[in-house]
This record gives sequence, structure tokens and C-alpha cells, in this order.
Amino acid sequence: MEKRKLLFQEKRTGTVTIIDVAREANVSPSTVSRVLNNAGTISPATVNSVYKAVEKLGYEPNMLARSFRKKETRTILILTPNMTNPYYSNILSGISDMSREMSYSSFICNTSAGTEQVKETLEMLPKHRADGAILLASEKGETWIRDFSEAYPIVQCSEFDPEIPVPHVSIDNYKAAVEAVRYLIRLGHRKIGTISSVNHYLSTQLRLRGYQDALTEAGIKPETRLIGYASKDYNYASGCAIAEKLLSMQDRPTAIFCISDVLAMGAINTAKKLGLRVPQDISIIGFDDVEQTAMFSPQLTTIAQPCYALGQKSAELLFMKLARGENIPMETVLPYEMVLRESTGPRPV
Amino acid sequence: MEKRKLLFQEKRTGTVTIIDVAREANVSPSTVSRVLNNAGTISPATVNSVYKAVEKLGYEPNMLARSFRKKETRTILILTPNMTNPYYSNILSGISDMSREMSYSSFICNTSAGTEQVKETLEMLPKHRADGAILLASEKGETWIRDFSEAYPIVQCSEFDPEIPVPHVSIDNYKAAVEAVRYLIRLGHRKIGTISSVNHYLSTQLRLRGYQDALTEAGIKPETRLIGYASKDYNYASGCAIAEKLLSMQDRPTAIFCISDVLAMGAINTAKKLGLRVPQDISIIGFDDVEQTAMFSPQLTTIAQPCYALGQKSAELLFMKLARGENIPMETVLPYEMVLRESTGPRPV
DNA sequence: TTTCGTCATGCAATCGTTTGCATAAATCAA
DNA sequence: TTGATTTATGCAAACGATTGCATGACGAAA
Repeated sequence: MEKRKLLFQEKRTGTVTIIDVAREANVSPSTVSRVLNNAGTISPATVNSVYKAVEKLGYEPNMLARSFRKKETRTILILTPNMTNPYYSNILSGISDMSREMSYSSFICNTSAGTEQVKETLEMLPKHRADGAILLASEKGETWIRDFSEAYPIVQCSEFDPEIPVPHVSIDNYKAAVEAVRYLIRLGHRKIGTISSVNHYLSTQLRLRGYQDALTEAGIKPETRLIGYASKDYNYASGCAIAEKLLSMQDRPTAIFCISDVLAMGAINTAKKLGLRVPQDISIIGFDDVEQTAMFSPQLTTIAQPCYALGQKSAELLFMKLARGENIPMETVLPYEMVLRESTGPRPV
Repeated sequence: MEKRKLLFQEKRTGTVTIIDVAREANVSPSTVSRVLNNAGTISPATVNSVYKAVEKLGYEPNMLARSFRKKETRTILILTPNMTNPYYSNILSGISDMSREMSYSSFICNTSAGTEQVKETLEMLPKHRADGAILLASEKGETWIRDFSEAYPIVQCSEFDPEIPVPHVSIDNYKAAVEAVRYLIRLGHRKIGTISSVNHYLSTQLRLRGYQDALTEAGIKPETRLIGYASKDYNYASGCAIAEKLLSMQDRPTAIFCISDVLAMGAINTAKKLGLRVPQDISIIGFDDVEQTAMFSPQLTTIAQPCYALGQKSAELLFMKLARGENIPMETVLPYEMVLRESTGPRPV
């Protein structure tokens, strides 16, 4: 038993508990609890006096105790590779807002250090620190995700592995890429390059395939020399580097499809550096439509992803699963939109 | 008492508890607890068998129970006005990483809806959902923060109210502004404008004052007509609008000091639109040095804030307070750096 | 050999809620 | 009027850990 010197007062902790409220309202703790959770049947008079007591004592329920007893944290876990990246931060924002709406809190965890960190962070689920999780970016082939998903509610947002049966929400990356490249073809371009990435995201793979298929479908033979691979994290510098390679070859492409806006900006700035005008000499199309591009000139033609909505939807699905049990769709596809701006134009003659 | 049909097994919940481990290791739960927390003195043999049991049963401590008992959540609360803003997201990143290092988790909460939402979110502290909080942006005059700060560990990052005694970390905004404007003066500029904001952040106020004092000190009389106020949230569009006003007046400024990079980019793009070359016709200097500006051309001359470090430091202070009680400094000032790039140049003749 | 620490461990209370069951009072049906 | 419901509330047992105290064993000092 713990040391406590009780002299005249029966109870003297700084914080006021449900028992204090009960005493004040002349009812039992159970009744207070029921009032506060409006569960069971309680007479209006009792309800009233309980609330009055709560008010008077400034009682705040101890969520730790509550969660402990109810075995529910009302907290979700969000794993993001990099919250500094505007693409992800917009998704996070969508998740956050939806969480608040459902009166959930969210642990947002950077997992930039890779798979080990992801696993470690997911341990929060068995440790009862969160009720479910949203994964923002898992590469293909991470089968251990399946194990977690079998034991806990998990939703994958934007990236997923089709082999692993975890509910996910994303756009149709393949179709989007096809549409982007078709558009370039319609502008008359024939030598079309792409800046992809060496990462193992499904989206990357699909966009590359879309690019190739769109070319083939138009009777253009995809050339490996026109495919560049940026670094794993798509960063600006690697976009510049790859663009430099593509644009300085003889018989260079007249248009480039980039799998992200950041890469596209790198490509554009590199083109300018090489003395090429965009879009007169070279057309460049991006992907994502992060808001930062609004300040860029020329303004980017790009595939707009509904980042915020992706986040919202993922959260919504997770909450459905948490509330109603099983039945949420395995695959949710949100619409993208191709937005035409200034970085693309007809093939130079 | 709760319904539970125990037939042959003494215990049959899905999750394995400390009691199961104790049974498996032939010790008492207290001993297991002591091993896991390496508290008290335990024989190596016992330690061993406990770990073996933990391993065998795949035991994961129930953090909810632990937190409840220990009255400590090992979670902090972070209030941010907008996690999508790169300035904040970098701070968040710093806080996050430091948290992980100290094995804390963090609730990141958007409080874009304003004061009411901030208050409501801070209720997590009395409700025992978090041990302390970091506030990323509080406007001047929010005295209720004092009340929370008296009852709970709170640190303010980047913005604060000097009237309210809450520990805070930031850069010296006044000095930075002075330095920026002095630099413009040194380049020969005399008609120097500024784009400030109508918000009530202390930093905004200090930067404006720094601007004015630097002019005065050089014998230049500050002119109200050269001061523009962007919208409360500093957004790009309002930067453009104010810049347009400043640049289209007759006797226009030849240099503009902007209190954020986003505003500076708005100003630059507007200048270009008006046919002015940057920096040949007009010099523009920003503030913050968010990484997005690297893709902008001309590259921004700006005051670089150590966002990530600001976050780290705030977290560090909070953890010190949580661990060791009171003694953390009221004011922590981190160094900024003026970085000279392409958007500023000598006064046009 | 006796006495006294120190070491290693167990006992049982406790943290603040929620909740299954019991019960008393009130309402209703017959 | 009486038995059957319903309504309103209380009792006390959980939930799964931590921890103050008690205790038994062992080794060292006297």
C-alpha cells in the first residue's frame, strides 16, 4: 500500500475525481459515469445535479483511466515518411481534420529512417497506445504489414502493395499517367521522356507503365534512353541531374513527363539553364499539384491529386472499421484531374 | 463484476498480461514489473527467466495501464496553426525527431480555427492525455495561456507574448530585420518598402520595428506609404496584391523587405509581371528560408531561420521541465543567418 | 554463534473509471 | 389488488500495471 498521511481529510489529491463529483452530487460514482457517458437511464433531476457538481468542482475525466478501462484510446497512428513534404503534409491535414471531427487524436510519426522504424512505431498498436493506423507510404513487398493488418485496423493511403490485402485509398495512377502522356502526344510530341524514380512505390511503377503504354498505343516505341530515374526520395536536385542528362543528349526529347512536381520544377529550371524555353522548346508535365507550384513560373501543367481528400477518406474508412467492425472496401479510388497550365505546348517545329 | 465464463482455463483473454508472464517465469508480477523497468534489485537468473517468458509469450506491456498507474503519458501536445506551411512543418519535424529520441509520442493538432480550438485542444492536459505542450503560434494578448502554463509544462516556439511568463524559443526577430534592412541600405537603396502583415504575432511587430529603426538609424525617414500589410496568414496572393500596390506607385521603392519568403515570392513574381527585373530594377529580401525557395528563380536573399532547431530546442526544454521540474530558461534565442542570393543587388542608377 | 545489513522477492493496495448484476421504487396490465 | 415490467440507482469487481512495505535468506562483522 502506498504511503499517504491522511489526517483530517479523507481525501486530498490535487485532482478531482469522479468520486468527488459523486459525493458532491449525492449519488454513486456509477451514476456520475452513466450521466457523463449518457448511458443507461437516469432521472433528469440526477442528471442535473451531476452536471452542477461537475461544474462546481471543475471536474475533468481522467482519460487515461477511461481508456484503460474501456480498452480504447480514441487515438490513431499515422506513419509518414516525411511530414515536411507538402504532398504528405496535405494528406496529414486531411486526416487530422477528420480525426478531430470524430473526436479522435492522432499520433503523427516520421518514419524516415525506414522499415525498422515503421515496424517499431507500429508496436504502439499491441501496446495499446492507438486503436488503428494509417500508413502513408509503404513500398511494395513489405509483407509484414499483413500481420499487423490482420490483428489491427489499418488503412493505407496513397501507396500500397496490391499483393497484400489491406484496405487502401489512392488515385488511378496508371490512368493518370496514360492521360498525361496522351496529352503530350496530342500536342504533337513524339520524342517524350520521363523522369521516374528508383523507389519501389507502386505508384511509381504504374506511372512508368502508363507512360510506356500510352506511347505504344500511339505507335511510338518507348526508348529506354528517354527514361531517367531520380533518387529514392524524388528530390529536386536529382530531378535537375536527370533532366540535364535527358536534355543534353543529341536527339533530345521535346517533352518530359515527370512523376512529381518537384522533379518537374527541377527539369524546368535545368531546361532554362541549358537555354531552352518552356514550353516553346520543351514541354514538361508534373504530377501531384502541390500548392507551392503556384509560385513557380511557368506555372506547371500537372496531374492534380486530391491530397487532402485522400487523407480524409482514409481516416473515414479507418473510423468506420473501428466503429462498425469489418466491412470497409478494400480499394477506394479517388478522382484526379489534369490541369493545363503553362509548362506544356505544341511540339517545336 | 463482469460476466466471464471460466471453464477449464483460469485465464483466457486474447492479450497476454504481466500476470501471464509472471506465471510463466515462476515469479510474482511485481518482479516482472521490476525487471521490465529495471528498478529495484533482481538476481540475474530471475531477469533472465523473465525475459525468456516475455519472449515466449510475446508480451507487450499495456501502456494504457502503465500510464494510468504512473500518471504519465509520455506524450506531448503540439499545437500548430497549419501543418501544411513548410515553416511549421519543419519545426514539427524537429520536435518529432527529438520526441522519438526521448521516447515520447506527440499529438500534433491543427488549430487553424483559432483561439477556441486552441483552448479546447489544451484541455487534453487536465484530461491526462498529454504531459505537456508546445505552442507554435500564439498571438499577443492571449492571457489565458498563463493559466495553463501555471498548471502544466508548456513551451512556446517561435511566437510568444513577452508579457506572459511562459518559456519560449525563437530567433531575434528585431535584430534580423535590422540586419536585413541595413544590408539593403548598404547596397545603396534609400527608398525601401516592407511587406508586413495584419496579424498580431510578436515577430511581425518586431520585424516592422527593426525595419523602421534601421532606416532611421541611417538617416532615412520611414514613410507609411512604403509599408504594406499582407493578410493575416501571409499568403502568396496577398503578397502579390500588396507588392502590386507598392510597385505601381510613382516614386516606387527600389527595394522591399518582406517578412516571409512566400510574400517575397509574391513580390518578385508581381515585379516581373510589371516588367521589372529582379534584382536589376528592384531588390527583394525575404524571411524564413523555407526550402521551397531553392526552386525559385531568382533565388531568394533571405533571413534563414533554424526551423528544425527551433523545434528540437523547444522539445528539449519541455522534456527537461518534465523530467527535472522547474528550472528551464524563460527565453532561448537561436541564431539566424542572412543568406545572400540572387534577389538583391545595388540600387539601380 | 549472534546480530545486523543487504539482496531478492512477494503481498496486496492502489490508480480512476466502467459495468454486470442486484435491488428498490414506480408504473402498468389484468 | 397483485404480479410483471420498467426505471433509477447503488455495489463491488474488474481493467493491468506499479510500488510501499514485509519477509526470508544469506553473508559479514562482532
